[in-house]
Amino acid sequence: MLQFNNKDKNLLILLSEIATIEQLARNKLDNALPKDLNISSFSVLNHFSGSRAEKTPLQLARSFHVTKGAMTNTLNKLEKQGYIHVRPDWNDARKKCVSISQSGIDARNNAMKSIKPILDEIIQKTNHMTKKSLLGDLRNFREAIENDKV
Amino acid sequence: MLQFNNKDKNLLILLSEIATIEQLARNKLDNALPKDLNISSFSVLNHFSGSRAEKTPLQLARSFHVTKGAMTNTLNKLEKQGYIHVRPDWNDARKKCVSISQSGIDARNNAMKSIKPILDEIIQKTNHMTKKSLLGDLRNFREAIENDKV
DNA sequence: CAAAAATATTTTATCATTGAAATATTACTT
DNA sequence: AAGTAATATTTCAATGATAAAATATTTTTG
Repeated sequence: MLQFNNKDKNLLILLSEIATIEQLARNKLDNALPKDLNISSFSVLNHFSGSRAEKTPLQLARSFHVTKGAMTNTLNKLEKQGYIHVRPDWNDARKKCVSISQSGIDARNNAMKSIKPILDEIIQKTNHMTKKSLLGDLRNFREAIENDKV
Repeated sequence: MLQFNNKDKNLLILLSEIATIEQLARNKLDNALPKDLNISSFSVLNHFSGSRAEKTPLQLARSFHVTKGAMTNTLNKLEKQGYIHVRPDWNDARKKCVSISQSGIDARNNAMKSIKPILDEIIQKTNHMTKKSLLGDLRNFREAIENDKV
């Protein structure tokens, strides 16, 4: 058992802490969201709330670090619900262009309203923490993981 | 759009950062682990590496914030593989007692060996970060989420 | 002490994800 | 220009998780 040092063990602990938080947060949000919108769908809609610029399915899959098949699935549902517009890319028939619709914006805002109590509760309970440095650290950490092609 | 403040938005960003890291780390580790051991199974084995004390399935489910059904599933696989011992609780026939076996310990150590390169690479790439404060912050954050019964 | 409530585990149906293969289109190479 | 490689999307089978119901046992209650 001496082939593993404390750094390895601590990193595993850190990763498991992250996994736990992810699971807790996912369950909380999933339960609070309107039932026609799961986290994946909501995340895509929310992604478009900053900039409504069109994105291809592949770009979206990469943004969310999800497989292309998973994104196809999510986008199909969102399109059936009328929450996004999907059109061919006239310059490249392999591609599609995805954008949010007005009812998608409404659905996103409505979803935000339904999860707001949860967000506010977390904010209140973590008031003493410097969430700004936490976010910065997590971003650095994520970049360290995602930039290597092992 | 004025019903949401910056704190809400920043919290969502933070949660999505956590979800991204979780997904990246899970995929990396899953691919590196021996193919008879997924992350869930490995986590359970690893859990017993600190203390070999017996735990009930429910205790394990709660530790990992996973449903009881999911834990039943994981434990069934581990038992078939011979990596854990499962016995009835003689004082309460509803319960079972789970512990790790010697071959479970071996499997865990072997798994650790196979993911060590990934762990070390992450450690090296995040050398500049104070992972100690990150872990502390994440623990606080997790406790804030898990202690409320919304 | 019997009935009801609580607890522990398993089972079942459903769902979202993955990896890999299939399909279609475009870019590169010679 | 033809053939090959690269790119974008979809499909498919397998997997692992969830919520809720089913089963069995123990504890509480009236």
